[in-house]
Amino acid sequence: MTAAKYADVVVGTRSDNVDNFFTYETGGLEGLRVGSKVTVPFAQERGNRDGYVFALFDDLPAGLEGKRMRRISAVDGQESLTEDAVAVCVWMRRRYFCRYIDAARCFAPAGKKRAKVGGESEGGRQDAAPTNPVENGAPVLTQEQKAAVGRILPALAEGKPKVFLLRGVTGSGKTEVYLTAAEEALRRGRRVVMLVPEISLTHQTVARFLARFGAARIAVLHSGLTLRERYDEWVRIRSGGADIVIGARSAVFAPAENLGLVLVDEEHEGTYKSDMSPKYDAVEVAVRRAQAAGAVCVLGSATPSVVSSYRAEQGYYEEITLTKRYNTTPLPHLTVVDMRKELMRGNKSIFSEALYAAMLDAFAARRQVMLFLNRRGWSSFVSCPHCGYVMKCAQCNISLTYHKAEDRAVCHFCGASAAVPKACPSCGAEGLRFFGLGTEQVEELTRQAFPEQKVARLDVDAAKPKGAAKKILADFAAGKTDILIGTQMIAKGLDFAGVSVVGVISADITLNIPDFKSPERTFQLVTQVAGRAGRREERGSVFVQTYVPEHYAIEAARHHDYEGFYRSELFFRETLSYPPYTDVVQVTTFAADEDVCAAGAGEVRELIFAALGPSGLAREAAAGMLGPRPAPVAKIGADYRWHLYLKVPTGRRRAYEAALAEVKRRVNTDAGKGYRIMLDVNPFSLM
DNA sequence: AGCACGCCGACT
DNA sequence: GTCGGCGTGCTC
Repeated sequence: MTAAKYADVVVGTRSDNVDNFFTYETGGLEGLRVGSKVTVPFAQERGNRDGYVFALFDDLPAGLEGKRMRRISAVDGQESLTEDAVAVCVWMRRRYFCRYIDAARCFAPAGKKRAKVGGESEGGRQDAAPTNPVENGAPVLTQEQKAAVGRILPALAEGKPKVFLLRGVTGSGKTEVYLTAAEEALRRGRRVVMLVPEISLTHQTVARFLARFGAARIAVLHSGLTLRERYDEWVRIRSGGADIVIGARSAVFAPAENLGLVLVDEEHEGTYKSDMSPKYDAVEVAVRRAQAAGAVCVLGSATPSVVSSYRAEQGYYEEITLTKRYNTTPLPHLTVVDMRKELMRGNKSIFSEALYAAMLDAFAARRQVMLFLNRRGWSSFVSCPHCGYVMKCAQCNISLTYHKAEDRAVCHFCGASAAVPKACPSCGAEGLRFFGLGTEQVEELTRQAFPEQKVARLDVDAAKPKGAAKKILADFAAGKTDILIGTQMIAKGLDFAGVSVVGVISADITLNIPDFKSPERTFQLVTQVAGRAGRREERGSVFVQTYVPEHYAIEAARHHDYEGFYRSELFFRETLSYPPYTDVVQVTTFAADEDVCAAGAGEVRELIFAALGPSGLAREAAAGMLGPRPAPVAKIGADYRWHLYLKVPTGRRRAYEAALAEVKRRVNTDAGKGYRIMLDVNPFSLM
């Protein structure tokens, strides 16, 4: 019997207008709890609607006495949310400008309910990964690992929420710390959720969890699951059939009851940001969820995001650092090559003398080489040498990348492509030329420079055929290829024993993207790439080629100096009012009519000022506003889109949140306006 | 007075 | 989103 007489229910509707609690009588329904999925009568409708219980209570609050009170029809015990999820939903609604029900649906099972198929979880792929030596069945921890564990375990014992930022250089043994913490959480009867950037690139980590805890109690949520399997796994986790859940960002919503530990591996990764509405950041959600569940959260990375480090510095997170590589292999020797000097010396190839020589040495010693370039395709732009015309995407106004394999110029933003014309559309001169490097071209030039070596390339294009990526990686791991060329796809988490030389063909590509996160991404990428070299007994060497060797992101990466990078970057973020000092809110206005869209974006700007009130906030908002301007992909489907960016100082978050939520509600529920808006807090990119 | 139409606002 | 209520204004 449910003791409480009334329940606040979030009812599943589609309208932005319906986003509040509706109070129902419980009627003493069996098994009703906060989080319960229920069906309720609603408005004048015949059928029932689904909803979730967000609160239970006995005393009717003021304002509801006279109202007609209806009764919950039924409870669905199987699909109820955990109680901590409900608290997170309330927070998500405010943070991401979504409705209660949208947040609740993040936690709800995906896929369809059907008879159980008895699907077993994927078995352990036993890739060799660096592990601690085992003595008497227990792994031997290093001093640093012991110290880290020594701070995390007491927090688990305390049972109060706490966030750790675990900064550990590549190979310092973060995974062993995760494993030990997970063991302790399980020992205390609590469950574990571990987030990884991409399950397909994390086999080694997953394998170690499977090896340590056995497959039976682990749920690995990967993209290969069918909707039905997904549903079955959800139910299994919900009913306590799994103690450990491992998955990509959406696993943060896993229905693990009695959650005691949330691990976020490679917390700096951009993949934690959702690209679908609600556009949540799984790292933020993980922290909130841990807080709601009284759990410990560990954010791990070799190069934590500037935002997370700042939180640690402010005392919100406790920072733990692992500075020593596990097997005492020194960090690779990192050489920054000034490509301006190479050019002056008459070297026009993509290989600096130093990198070329190191590659020859590596092959002589029967070692392998990895080459990075963060741009796929053949060339970065197609241009007319006579008049300077550059082929651009008609929609996005971005220069097109030439892909030799398809012989087309492709927009990497929207995917549209065009044939390269014989004559320049601007001046009519024949012979458009290809400028800038892409991985396709690096591949060809590498084959020419090293005709004796076997060369493979792995990027989104090469990975397209089913199973191709796996084969390319397997061949490289088996030593069937000598040189692996790729985009950042091959920078993450992959560990090849035979690699002694890593070359970054041009670090400038990421650096030159006009986004405030470019230096951070460059530092992370170079550091990560460096970690690919010499992870075993020998010291590897890394060559970073650039035209701006003096840039602080490159300088810091060269010295493996996270602190130095963080300090410099923080200074710029503060000067320019970017995160962590602000949240950047992207406001997208969209409408079927181009003029309505443009006018709407302007109106939204004014509505925001009005909603912020007559205080100084509106003035401050005006100073921190970029746009409105047409979005890079100005039209998606039938809708035109305009962007507007607002920098929200962290201290004024609440006031802005209220104002923006009000503007969103007003605009999106007024059909007469002819346009709608969408809000994205700290979007992945400002494009 | 009777009725069609469209907008407004509530939905517990 | 969806439906009923109700105000407006036209017609008999």
